[in-house]
Amino acid sequence: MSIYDTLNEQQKQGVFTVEGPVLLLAGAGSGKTRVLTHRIAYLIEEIGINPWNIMAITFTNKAAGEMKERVEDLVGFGSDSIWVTTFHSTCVRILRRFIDRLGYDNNFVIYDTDDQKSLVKDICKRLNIDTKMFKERVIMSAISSAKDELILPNEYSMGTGGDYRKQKIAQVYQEYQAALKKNNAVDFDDLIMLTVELFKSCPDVLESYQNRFKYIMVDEYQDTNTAQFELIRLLAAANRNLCVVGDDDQSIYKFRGANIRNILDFEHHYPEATVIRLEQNYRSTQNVLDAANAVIRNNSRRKEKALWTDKGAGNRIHFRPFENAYEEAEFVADDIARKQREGIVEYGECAVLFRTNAQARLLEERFVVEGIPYDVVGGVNFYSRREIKDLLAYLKTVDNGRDDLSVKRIINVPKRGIGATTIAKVQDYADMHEISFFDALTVAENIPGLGKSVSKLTAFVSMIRVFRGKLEFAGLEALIKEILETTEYIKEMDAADEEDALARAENVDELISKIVAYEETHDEPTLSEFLEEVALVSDVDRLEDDNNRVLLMTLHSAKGLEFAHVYLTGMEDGVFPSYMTITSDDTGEIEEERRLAYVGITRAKEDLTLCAAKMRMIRGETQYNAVSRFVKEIPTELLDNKPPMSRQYDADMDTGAENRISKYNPMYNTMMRSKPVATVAPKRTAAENKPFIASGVGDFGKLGIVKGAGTASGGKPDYDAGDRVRHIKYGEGTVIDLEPGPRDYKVTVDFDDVGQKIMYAAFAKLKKL
DNA sequence: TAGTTGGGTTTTTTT
DNA sequence: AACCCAACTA
Repeated sequence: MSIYDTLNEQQKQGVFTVEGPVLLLAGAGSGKTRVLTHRIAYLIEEIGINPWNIMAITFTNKAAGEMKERVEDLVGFGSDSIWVTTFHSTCVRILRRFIDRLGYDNNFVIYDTDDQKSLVKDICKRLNIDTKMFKERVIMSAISSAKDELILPNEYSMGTGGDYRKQKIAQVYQEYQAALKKNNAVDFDDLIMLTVELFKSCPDVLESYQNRFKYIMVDEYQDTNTAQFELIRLLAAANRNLCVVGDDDQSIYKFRGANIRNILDFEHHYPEATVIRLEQNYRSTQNVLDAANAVIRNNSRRKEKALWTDKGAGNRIHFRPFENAYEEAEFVADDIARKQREGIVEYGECAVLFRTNAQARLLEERFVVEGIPYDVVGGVNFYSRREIKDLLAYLKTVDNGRDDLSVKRIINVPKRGIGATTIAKVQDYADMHEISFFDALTVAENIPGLGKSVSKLTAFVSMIRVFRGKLEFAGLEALIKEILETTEYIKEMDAADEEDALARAENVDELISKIVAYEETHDEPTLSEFLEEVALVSDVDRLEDDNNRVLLMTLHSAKGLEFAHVYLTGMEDGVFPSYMTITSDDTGEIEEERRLAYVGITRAKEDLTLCAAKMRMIRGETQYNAVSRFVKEIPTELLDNKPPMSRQYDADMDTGAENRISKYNPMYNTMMRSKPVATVAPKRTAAENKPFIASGVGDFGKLGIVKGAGTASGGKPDYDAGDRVRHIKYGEGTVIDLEPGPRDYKVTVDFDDVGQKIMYAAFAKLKKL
């Protein structure tokens, strides 16, 4: 009995074919991670390859972490020295050693999207480019695409032809790249592009990595862009032991440069490649698979696959249309609560998916009201929050004064009376003398026209110097605490008040915990390394699956995950597929959306529910949308409820786009001004909503346990009517009513800020004041 | 210089 | 609806 016995024939072939290029076409849920991990084990234990010679590349830290863990379980020791990382961290590691060959300092900083934007903005100002006509967004994405395609500024300039806009973008690109270098900074795209550049200009470096990485595996290959393709091609060129795993049907990242041709043309690039198809699905029921297959079949450019399962048909797909998005949210929350109550499924096995992050809000509100534990994945990245970015800017300034952007971000945060004019004068001086902004600050007394501001600037510089000393002699944790104390950052935050000051303070605490955790887990912790780790994490990375909460996330975030019960919400033309893709002339865009639908459907193991709302508020506009074409692509016999075909539901919006109600639509006047009763869904307060108990579910029965809340239910809370309490989200309020329910105490609270809410005591986690 | 207000603007997705 | 930015006021 060996670890390979449990694999099916195709999986075995994938594991045992270790020489030469291999294309593993792995359908959703076909066990590709199992193949990869077993393959690594096989290489080490059966072929005797040194773990040091193996590299496995993924896209997310989470995927890398999981793979590392699973490899560790399979091979006894030696797994530490396998490179299992993401593209971006691989490149950072390489560049940290060799980027000086390209004229950067090895302690470069990594710019995120915000940083890029302010840089582009600066440059536009300098070049007299009107950002009303040339939006930063557009310029940034043009630059990003160029980098994904390995087009350097010079080449870009040459390719502009007579196109005025392109010429302008080329100018900005040129300046932008120069500014990055001057700030000793790189952006996300640079990480890949510069590594390729390094390999091409320094054959000795490339060779050393080729000698090291004799066996290379790439996960989610359908998501690679041209630069990543080239990187892998170079690394694998010497040994050609390259195994790529992917599913062209799950390619959903075209917007960030993913080139689906990379996987479609693999056999063209590597004619000797072995192609293996993993078609047995171990995840979903036949009905779920049939639905997924029925949808994806409508795409033209794809490799035919026939996913099958030996699981039974399972439940039919539920389709639930609603009048508006409120009802949709209510249904999803009620349905999950019901299933949990009846012991059908636990919260942690449910996921609610949607196209855009904005859709989370309504669902979230409803989950709070009903006291269902949930987590929203994604949205604003932890490290993109203002307070975190501020503190990171302090850390970056302490670490590397060459990063002008960070210095400028914090020089007047909290307020020190250093204004725009002063900053401009310092910048002029820095430009003139070709020194960094921070270095200019250190000689502020030489800068003409600053007047009284000089003392403020020198005070700032000495503060940073004190911080540097602190770091050197007392470490990271001491540094961040010193920064917080000296700047009185928290106090300034409170002074600026807002109800989210508390949440921000919590974020700051979380950052401190991360710093402490980092220091504890590393033998030689450095500030630079910490900043680097922090720059490359996403929200999905920190997903923990042991806390039994319903997960709310976008379809993109859900890729690679699976859940027993899945709800796809907002299944409407104009929402999903999105309005942009419907109106685009590029038919490839709708195919990408369809792949996204395929990804969503195939997340479900047992049960899938599709929801649609006839009416929904988007960006402050009420829209009427037809049921998503993707729902209609599913054969009705797989559904328990037909998509409505009646004129009433479909007539005024069958094709969606031209019938949406908007200010730009000729229908706007008649439809909006006359305000048909149903058009404006009033924002309902919790108190107006039916209490959860009355939603027609009947007896809550005997299940006395509130799963996953972590709090025992049934006990009487320590507060009573009339008491003042605090809720983590709603703040302070007065308890109006506390009544025992069949399962748990139901508490009504009148919050000072948000009004009355009814919730279950076990979930509300109210603190008596 | 700092704080406020009003206007204009929102590809959806993220390493 | 929400956010960002520029212009304005104190």
